Amino acid sequence: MTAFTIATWNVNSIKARLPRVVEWLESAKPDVVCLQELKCVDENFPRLEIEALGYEAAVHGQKTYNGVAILSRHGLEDVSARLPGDDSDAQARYIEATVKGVRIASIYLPNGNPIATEKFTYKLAWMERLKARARALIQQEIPVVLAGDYNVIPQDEDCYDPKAWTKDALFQPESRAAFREILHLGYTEAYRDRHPRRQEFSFWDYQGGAWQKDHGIRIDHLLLSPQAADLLTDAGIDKGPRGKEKASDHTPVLVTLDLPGSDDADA
DNA sequence: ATGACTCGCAACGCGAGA
Repeated sequence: MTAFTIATWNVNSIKARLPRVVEWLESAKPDVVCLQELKCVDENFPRLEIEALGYEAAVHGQKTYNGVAILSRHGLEDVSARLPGDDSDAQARYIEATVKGVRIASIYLPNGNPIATEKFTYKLAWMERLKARARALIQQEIPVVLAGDYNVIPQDEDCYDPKAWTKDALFQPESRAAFREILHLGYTEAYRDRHPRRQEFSFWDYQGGAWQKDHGIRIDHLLLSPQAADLLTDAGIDKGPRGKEKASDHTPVLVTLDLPGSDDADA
């Protein structure tokens, strides 16, 4: 059996964050990393710097906003960008690829604020499309990992102060119900499955000393199909990167799967 | 509280993020 780690990290600009990303890849050495909020077009993605660390990159970028990627130390097969269901949607928020037989998606789910606007409508519509895609993937009966910034606080305990978030799109009952609908298809949210009572966060606002006070929320998740959940041995949040200079406001969340097969990672 | 962040853009403030 082979330990296989998959991480998700909203980097808030790959250009601004490149030194942080490089040092983290060198130390954590994850097998696969799903990135969000690249904030650059494909041509400006720092492909050479990433490849120098032994990673292949599948990139779906956009100028200024959004942008997602999947990095892999073991190749990338059947890369597919864009979430099906709305050809008019030009926002770069979704990419899929297969690594070692695991179908992996990097997801940047819309924020949805303010809630009384079309932004929240777009968020919920996007979640409907994600649910449809999640259903199609689960019907394939293969290991699937849907990793990314969901912009959803699943439960009160995933927030330092629920009262402060009651008017926020990330905390709305509709957002949380849509997230649960995806889980109810048969997906396992890896961190909460492994740590039913632990309170840790994956995002801390830049403002108001939120990081220093641990005023965070948990919105970055990895959802596992039954065949992936069968392989799950660990899940965690690496708070290290959030404490560095020039940090992203998000920190990496990881899972470890025990893949069947050779111990030789590249065999 | 006279405070309170970070990014890209082509800008010399603004929109967006969460």
